[in-house]
Amino acid sequence: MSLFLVLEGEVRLLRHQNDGQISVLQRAGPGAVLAEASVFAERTHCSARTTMRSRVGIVAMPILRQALARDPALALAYARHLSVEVRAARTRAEILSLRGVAARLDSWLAEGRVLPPKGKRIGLAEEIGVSPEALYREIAKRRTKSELRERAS
Amino acid sequence: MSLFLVLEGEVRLLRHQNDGQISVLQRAGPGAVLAEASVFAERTHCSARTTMRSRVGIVAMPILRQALARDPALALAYARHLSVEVRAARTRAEILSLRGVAARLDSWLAEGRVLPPKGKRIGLAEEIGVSPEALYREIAKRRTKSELRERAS
DNA sequence: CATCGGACATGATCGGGATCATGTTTCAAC
DNA sequence: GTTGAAACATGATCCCGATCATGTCCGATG
Repeated sequence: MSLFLVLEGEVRLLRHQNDGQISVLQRAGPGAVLAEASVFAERTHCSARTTMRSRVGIVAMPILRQALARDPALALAYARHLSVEVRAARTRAEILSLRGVAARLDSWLAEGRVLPPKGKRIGLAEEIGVSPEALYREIAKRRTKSELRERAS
Repeated sequence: MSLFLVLEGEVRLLRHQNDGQISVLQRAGPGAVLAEASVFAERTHCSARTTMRSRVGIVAMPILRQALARDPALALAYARHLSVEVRAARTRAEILSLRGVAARLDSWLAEGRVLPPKGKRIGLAEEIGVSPEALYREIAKRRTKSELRERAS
């Protein structure tokens, strides 16, 4: 049981359903922390997996727990970090509970985020829980719409 | 800006999209804490709303922040709480990213949870992001299946 | 440059679930 | 017991998005 710091690449936290299904609990990109939520857990049934060549830092849980108990400032900083993660996860759940690709994309963009460049859109499709094709179509729809608006000017 | 402790009833944390859409960020039942994720945020664009008669405790954010900075044990406990919330939110997002009512219900039940009694199923439908009708049908399907299994014995 | 793989793009088809409609059960309040 | 509201239940319809298929574009590699 360890904590992982993703330095380069991408690592995913996976859960193995007892029926064999695997699902993604967390995707951690560069600078992100993986499995923070497991620091206080005694047992976990999760595993991690890289999706590309990656560099990661590893911190053993017991050491981290000691450090948290000893260093109040660290504990506070850690709580702040978890706070951010809670918000992020809730926001994602909120988006996933919307119906329709358009609504999900809107909601995703409403976080002040920008449409990823070509090459990174499949990741977005996964994040908002739609098929890549559906996302491409929605983007194409918006492209033509904004072109129509331009023409009108 | 305050933290709410739900003693009775249910309170929901809502987000107001700038296009007028409202979505649920968190549903807090008895014993739960509402808006923990906002403790470290300077600004939030969320509001809370009760869905039934409720009793809630209120803690002003500045006071909580002071207490967290002063009391290391509290900070640690708070981190532990946030840890649980992160896991819960991620699990929900994971469920919502599954396709099909059956898969979502399976996944929800796989957490060691039990099908709620009649009267509480609409809440479950909301949580796993399906219409009540779809959930009723899925439950009915399983009922008939288990009846068939019984008859065979 | 040729090749090759992966993402982008778009058409065609199909199914699952949202939605509407209608009826039944349940339970609380009077 | 009666009434009324909300949840449970199930049928019918329809639409959106998953999926399959096909093709183009682009960047990396030899």
